[in-house]
Amino acid sequence: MHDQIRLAQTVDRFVRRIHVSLQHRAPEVDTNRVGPWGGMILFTIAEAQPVSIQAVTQRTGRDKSQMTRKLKELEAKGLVLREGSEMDRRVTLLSLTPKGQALVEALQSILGGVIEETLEPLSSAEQDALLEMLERL
Amino acid sequence: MHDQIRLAQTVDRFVRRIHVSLQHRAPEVDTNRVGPWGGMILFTIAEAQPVSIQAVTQRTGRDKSQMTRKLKELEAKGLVLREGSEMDRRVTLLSLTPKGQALVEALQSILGGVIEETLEPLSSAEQDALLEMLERL
DNA sequence: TATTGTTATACTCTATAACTATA
DNA sequence: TATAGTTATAGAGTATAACAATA
Repeated sequence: MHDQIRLAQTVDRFVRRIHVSLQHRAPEVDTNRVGPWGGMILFTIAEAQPVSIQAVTQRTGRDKSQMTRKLKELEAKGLVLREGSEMDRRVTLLSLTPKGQALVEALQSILGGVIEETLEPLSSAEQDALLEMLERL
Repeated sequence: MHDQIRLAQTVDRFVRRIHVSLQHRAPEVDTNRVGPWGGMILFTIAEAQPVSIQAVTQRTGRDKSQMTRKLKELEAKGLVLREGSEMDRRVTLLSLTPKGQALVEALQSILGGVIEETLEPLSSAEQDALLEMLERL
């Protein structure tokens, strides 16, 4: 079996484990039921708000049509604010409401804990190396 | 932003990129349209055939009810064979048909290529280290 | 009583293409 | 002509619980 295939399988399993762990813990906090993918969007907005829909779409690597729908949901739940850009009137800028900000922090704390546990078999230096490598990809 | 969150985002993006690349190249080979998840099941069977449904479910980290449906599809397409175990009559053993085997090899070659490209920014030693770390998790 | 596998159902996420509006 | 965003629709993947057969 090629190394590349093993890598694909281990990464898939890794993601899966995190996903399942989150599913068990996130509900306590995620009362709005944004889901893991909704969480990812909120994180991405939090990083660089105000940010255009286009930028969030690119950073998360998803499709813009999905973004529209999910954002509509996040907006309806009072987590995200849209406002038109004055520079380019095609652009919509996104930012978090205080409620959205609080949710991001709560979700990050849970996700952080899950990742920390999952990475436990690695030394701290290895964890740093892993992150550095992934960021280079 | 915590390192853990950055890790989650980079891993998510990494998986996403591979997924998208595959989607563009796999159709040439995946005439049965098993999809990435169907491919993962086939790979897992290929590794250890004949293998019980339960074992494949565990190794892929998915749910058994999903397995049932996907296996039914793979069987209908003539890629997978089921046969009852003689040791334990609750157990169903899975193996690949020649057609399934050929598909696995074709898909692996494509996936291998995609992963290789994606990992290009890393040195060969780093790639080995990455795989080794992931396997330890 | 526990385990293997199946069925049913509802839900989330994804892909594609056609569309509007601004630039 | 190109880009930002929306809409519509179909399909793939997932979670949950209830169930039958075997151990």
